[in-house]
Amino acid sequence: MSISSISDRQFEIIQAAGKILSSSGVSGLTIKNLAKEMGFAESAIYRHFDSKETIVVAMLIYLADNMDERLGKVISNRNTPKENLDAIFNDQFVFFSGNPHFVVAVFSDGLMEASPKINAAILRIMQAKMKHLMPIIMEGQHQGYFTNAIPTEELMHIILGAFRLQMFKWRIANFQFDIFERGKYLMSNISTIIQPCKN
Amino acid sequence: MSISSISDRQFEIIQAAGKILSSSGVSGLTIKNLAKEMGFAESAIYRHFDSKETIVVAMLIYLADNMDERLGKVISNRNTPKENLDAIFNDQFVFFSGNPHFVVAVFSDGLMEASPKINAAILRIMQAKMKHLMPIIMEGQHQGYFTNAIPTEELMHIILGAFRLQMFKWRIANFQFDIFERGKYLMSNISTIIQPCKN
DNA sequence: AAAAAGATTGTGAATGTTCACTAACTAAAA
DNA sequence: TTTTAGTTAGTGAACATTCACAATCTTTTT
Repeated sequence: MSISSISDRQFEIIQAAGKILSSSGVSGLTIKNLAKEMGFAESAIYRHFDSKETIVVAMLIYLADNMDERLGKVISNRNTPKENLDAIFNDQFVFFSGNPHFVVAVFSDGLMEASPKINAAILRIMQAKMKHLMPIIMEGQHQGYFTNAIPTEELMHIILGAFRLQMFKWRIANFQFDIFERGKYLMSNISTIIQPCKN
Repeated sequence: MSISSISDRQFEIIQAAGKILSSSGVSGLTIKNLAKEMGFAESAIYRHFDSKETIVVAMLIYLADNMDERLGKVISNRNTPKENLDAIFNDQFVFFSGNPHFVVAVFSDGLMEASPKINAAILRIMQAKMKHLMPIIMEGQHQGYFTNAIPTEELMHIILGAFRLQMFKWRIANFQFDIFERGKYLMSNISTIIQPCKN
């Protein structure tokens, strides 16, 4: 379930898999390419993983654990909900900025189709993010920082949708623009729009 | 470029391709499955299309033309921007409700990886939609129906992001809920949130 | 109107390529 | 000496695509 049980070589392999994902997409992620990237013969990969599926799942579990941990650290109840929301997305943009391959992994349905286990792993990542996001938005609504005009889930849907679309645009632009700067700008606009009206 | 040059059989084939896409995803769309769906031998497919790629491209061009036409009809300058925005999304939800396979085609990066031509075709669909959306949002901002607190592009980004995420959720739920009802609800919440504050 | 010629649209078998994965072997480390 | 981590050389299955051929429909010629 967690990362603890992963060897150094296994970690190298899932990183190589990530590198391939970001450069060649899901269809480029083959055992052959993975072995080439590692400087191995293909069969050597199977010394470390039972199947291609377990490689992808290991990668996604690593991401989920990592994200969960980072988001937990970044949120503080000394901050206002607004600051926490900013912190979450700042963290996300910094992370994906340094690990663009995970964008392909998470926001790719090519992977999701591959197997039910992979599907489940991707959904868990989404849920991990929502787990952290939800209470902050709710708190922000209660304290009057965010609008109460629509339900919490809907506010989250709109925020997440804007985030995902931004990631999509970054990906089809081949990661060519600065997602961190663009992300800051997006967040400022989202902040503006979810502000309650002062009547 | 346009649909005019498509034969009846070609139309049947792209419809069969769509059916397969919605039931089995991008990875299920093989010539073998396509031939089975048509009641053909595999080779017969090649009487009507040069390659698998041209089938997908034909399908996307059909969708782009169709969407462009429908959106053009649905928008009227007798309506308020709010009504037009509603009309656009109403139309989209009705259409995708009756043609769920196009959701897979358009919102799938599995397809986008396949070839530059397919990639370009999908981007054209997105641009067609934005072409209709942009002036309405802009008009709404000028007339004070939508908030001026953030730029038009950003408002569009947020609206499109929410729409796309809704489609994604519908797809991973295997089209099991009523996207039309859910879409109406989403639109009412978006309307609420893009309203300008009355100070 | 009948026959010949040609085009259209299908079939079945086969092509070469790529894929994930496996078996048997080998060298070095523990 | 046994375990570990790599190699070479395969496997069968799936894939898009092609080819020689046949039946049917359409057009042209007689």
